[in-house]
Amino acid sequence: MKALSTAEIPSTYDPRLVEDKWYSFWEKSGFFHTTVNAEQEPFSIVMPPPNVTGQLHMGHALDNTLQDILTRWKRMQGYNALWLPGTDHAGIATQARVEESLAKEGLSRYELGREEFLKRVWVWKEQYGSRITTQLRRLGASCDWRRERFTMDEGCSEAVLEVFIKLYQKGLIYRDYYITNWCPKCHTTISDIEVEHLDQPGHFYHIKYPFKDGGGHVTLATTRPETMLGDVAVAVHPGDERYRDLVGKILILPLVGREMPIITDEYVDPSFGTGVVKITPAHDPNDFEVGRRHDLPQVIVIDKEGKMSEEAGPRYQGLDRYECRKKIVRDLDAQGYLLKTEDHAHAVGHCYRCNTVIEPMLSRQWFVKMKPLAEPSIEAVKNGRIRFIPERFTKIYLNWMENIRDWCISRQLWWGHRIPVWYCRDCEEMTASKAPVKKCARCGSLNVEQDPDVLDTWFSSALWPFSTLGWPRQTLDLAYYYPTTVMVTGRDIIFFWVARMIFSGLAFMNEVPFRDVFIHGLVMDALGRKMSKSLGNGVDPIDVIESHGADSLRFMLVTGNTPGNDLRFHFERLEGARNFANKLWNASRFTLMNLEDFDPEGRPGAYTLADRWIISRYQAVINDVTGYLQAYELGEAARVLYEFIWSEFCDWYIELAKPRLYGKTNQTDRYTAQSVLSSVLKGALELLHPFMPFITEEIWQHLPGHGVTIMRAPWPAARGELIDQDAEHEMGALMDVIKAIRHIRGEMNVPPGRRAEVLLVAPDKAVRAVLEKGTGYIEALAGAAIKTHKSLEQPPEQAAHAVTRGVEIFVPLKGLIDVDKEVARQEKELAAVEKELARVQGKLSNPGFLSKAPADVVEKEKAKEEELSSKQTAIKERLSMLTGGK
RNA sequence: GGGCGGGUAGUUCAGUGGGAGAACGUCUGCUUGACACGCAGAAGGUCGUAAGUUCAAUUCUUAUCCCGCCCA
Repeated sequence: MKALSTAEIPSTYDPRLVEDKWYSFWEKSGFFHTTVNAEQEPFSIVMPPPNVTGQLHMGHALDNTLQDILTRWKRMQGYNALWLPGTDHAGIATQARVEESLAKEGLSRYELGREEFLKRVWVWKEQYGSRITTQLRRLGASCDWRRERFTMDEGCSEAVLEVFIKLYQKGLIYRDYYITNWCPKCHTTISDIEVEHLDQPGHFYHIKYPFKDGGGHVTLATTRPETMLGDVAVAVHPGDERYRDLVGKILILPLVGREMPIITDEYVDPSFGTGVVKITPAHDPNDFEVGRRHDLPQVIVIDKEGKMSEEAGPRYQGLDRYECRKKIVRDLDAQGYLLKTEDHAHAVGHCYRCNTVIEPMLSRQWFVKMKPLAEPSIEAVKNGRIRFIPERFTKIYLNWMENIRDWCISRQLWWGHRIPVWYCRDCEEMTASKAPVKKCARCGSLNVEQDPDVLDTWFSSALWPFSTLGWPRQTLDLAYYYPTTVMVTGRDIIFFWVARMIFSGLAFMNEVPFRDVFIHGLVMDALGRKMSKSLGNGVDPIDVIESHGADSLRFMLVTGNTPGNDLRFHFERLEGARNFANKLWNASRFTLMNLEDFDPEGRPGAYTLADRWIISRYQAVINDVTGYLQAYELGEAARVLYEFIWSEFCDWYIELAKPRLYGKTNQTDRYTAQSVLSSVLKGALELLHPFMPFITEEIWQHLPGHGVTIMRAPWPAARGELIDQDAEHEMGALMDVIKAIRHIRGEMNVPPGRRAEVLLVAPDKAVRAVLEKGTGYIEALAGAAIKTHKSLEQPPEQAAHAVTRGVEIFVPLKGLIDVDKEVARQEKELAAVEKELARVQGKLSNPGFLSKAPADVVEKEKAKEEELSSKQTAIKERLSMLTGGK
C-alpha cells in the first residue's frame, strides 16, 4: 500500500484521503488476526457486543477507542494481542424494532405467528447486522474480524443451553410465582436492574378504612389508590402502641366491601405517614412479601395491558390504570372516605427500554438463585484476582453483589434463546433438556410443549468471554486467551454485565473472565445531559468521522478525561484534536520536504545541543507515555504526546533545525539535523499510533527506514544513556532568554522585521559559555543580534531590561523607550519578585521547616532564594539608574 | 434514607503534601521559505465554605453547602 507521494502532500490534512485506504490495507493483510502461539505472551480483550441492529453512538466510540488503544499498544509491545469482536441479539430492542416495522404493514407478531415472525427478525438482522461493524471499522478498530461472533450464533447458543441445563441440574434455576416488573408496553417482564427509578410528582391520598363492627376507622395514605381494589389486609408495626388494641380487628374495604384484618409486620415503618399500610400482595413487591408471611390471598386487579381486570369489579374493569385512579379518587371523595390529598414526589419505576411506568405484577417466571453464585464473585474481587480501574468501582460492585437478589431470566418475547424446558400437558412433568423433548419422560405422553418464553439477553452476554472462545468445547483458544486481560466497559453496565460475567466465568470456567475491569464514564452532550433520542441531543460519531476524521474523534474522546468520569462532547475540543492532527501533518510535511536527499545509510555527525535536548526529551516521553498506558491513564498519555509534539518538537526543535537545513554550508550538520528530525518524528508517530492510527500510518510510510506497517512496529524503548540532564538544563536556560527577549519585543512593540541588538550580561563563566554556544539559537528564534558580556561598565540607559536565571538582558531601543513606562514595568516585576521572595524567606526562617522538611526541598528553597534575591538586586539597580537615583 | 462522583482561569477540564496547568475564548502584534486548523506575546484563579492534622494543605481528615449519578 502506497502513501501519498511527497509532492502531493497537501498543506491541510484530509483524513478522507487516508483513513479508508489504510483500514482496508490492514484488514486485508490480516494484521488484526492472531492465533494461538505458545512462544508469545497473550493479551486479550473481548469487545462488549453492541446491538446487532443498532448503530454506533458516542458511547460505543469511546468504549472501542479505549480498547483499540490498549490493543494496538500491546500488539506493538510484542504481545499476541487478540481483540475479539461481536454483536448482541438485544432481545427487547430488536424485537420492538421489527414489530414497529410490521405495524407499518398493519401486522402484529401474533397475526404472523412465532415461526414466521422469527424469520422476519433474522431477515432484519441480515439487513442491518453489518451496519455497526462497518461503523466500527471506520473508527479504526483493530479487532480480529475473522473471529466475529454473535450471541445467537451456533456456538453461543450451545453455551447458553449448556449453562441453563447445568444450573437447572444444580438447582440454581427455578420457576416460581413472584412479583416481577411488568412492562405493559413491551409486554414482558424485566429484571430489577432494568427498572429505572425516576422521581415524579404525585399525590398522597389519605383514605379512611372503617371498622366492620361499630364506628370508627383507621387512616392510611397511598400514592396508588387504584391498587386498593386488590387490598387484602392493613398492617401496622408490632411495636406501635397507637394501634395495639386494633390488631386483629376487621375492616371493610371502601368501594369494594371486602372484609380484611389488621395485621402486624416488621416491614411497616411506624414513623412514616400514619403508620398504617394497606397490603396489596399482587401489585407491590413489599406487600407481596408481607402477604407470603401472613398467608394472605393475592387479588390481581391490573392486567398485562395495564388495565383493570375483572377482579377489579364491573365499575372499574377495562379502565386504564390511571383512568381508574381518577375514578377511584372521585368515588372515595363522593362517599366521604377521602380525607385529604397532598402533593408528594416519589420514585416511580420505568422501563429502561420504552420508558413506560412499570407495573409490579404477579406472574410465573424463571429465576437464577444468586446467593451461591455471588459468594465466589465477591471473593474474586476481594482477594484481587479481579481489579477494578478506577478502584472506587470495587465498592459499588461489592455492595451490589452482597445484597444480590435472584435474577429473573425469563422474558415474554420471541426473539432470543428459548427456554429449554418442556411441559407435559398430561402429567405436568417438567423436563429441561438441550435436545428438543418430544415425549414426556414420566408418562410417555406426546402431548408436550416447550416453554414459550426466551431468556434475558444478558444471560447469553454473561457467557461472552468464554463462549466466544469456543466454550463449551475445550479449545486451544480458550486455554490460551482465557482469562482475558482486561474488560473495557461503561459504568452503566457494571451490574447488567460485568457482575454476571464474573459469576458465570467462575461457575463454568472455574476462573475469572478477566483480570482488570477498566471502567469509563458516559459521553454527555455539551450541557452535561445524557445523549438520548428523545432529547435529540446525540452526536453521530459517523458524522464526526466524516467531517473531522476518526483520529480527531478518538483523540478528543481520550484527552482531558480521567478513568471512570463522564465526558462532555464539546465541538471545540474536537476542533482542537483536528488542529493537532493538522499540526502533526505539517511538521511531517516539513520534515519530508527536507528529507528528499536523505541517505538512511549515512552516519550523522556530532549532535548539537538542540539534538541532544530533543533526543533526551523523547526518551522521557517514551517513559511517560508507556507508564501512563500501563496505569490506564490514557488521557495523560495523550496529553504528554500532544505537548511533546506541538510545544517541543514543532515550536522549538523544528525552528532550531531550520537554519541547519536551509543553509547548505555544512552538509554533515545538515545531515545530522535530517537524521534527528526523522528519527524523533518516527518515534513520536509510533507512540501516537494507538491513539491516532490513520494519520500516523500515512506519515510513517514516508519516513526512512519504515517497515510494512506501523501497527507492527516495535513499541519505542527509552535508552537511559540518551537522557541528557545537561542538555535539558542548558536548553532550558536558552529558552528562558529567548522568551524574555520576545516578551520585551512584544511589550515594546518592536516590529517583527527589525533585528534587535541585545546585550546579555552573565558574570558566571559557565552561564556565559552556554550563552555563547547558544548565540545562534537566540539570534534565530528571538530575531536578535547578540553580544555577551561578563559585565557592563555603563549599561545603556535607553534599553528595556529583564533578568532570567543568572542572565541580565538589555534591549537597547534608542528613542523608543518611554522611561515612565519602563519604570512602571520594572516596578511591577520587582513587586512580583519581592512577594515571592518574602514567601521563600518566610519558609527558610521557620525552624520547623529547616529541621523537618526533607533536605532536597530545603535546598530547592535556598536556591530559589538566591535566584530571586539576585533578580531583586538587578531590578533595583536598573530602576535606580532609570530614575537617576531619585 | 444510604453510597459514589464533582465543585480549580470567562468556559470545559487536567493535576499535585513543598513554586497553580492545558485547551477554547479574550486582548496585542504578525502573508517569519511546515502549518491562519498557524506564529509570537499578554491578561485572567483567596483551587466551594469552615475547622483540624502537618514545619508546610488546593492536595490528607472532619463538618457543611451546591450540582450530578447509583442504590433503597
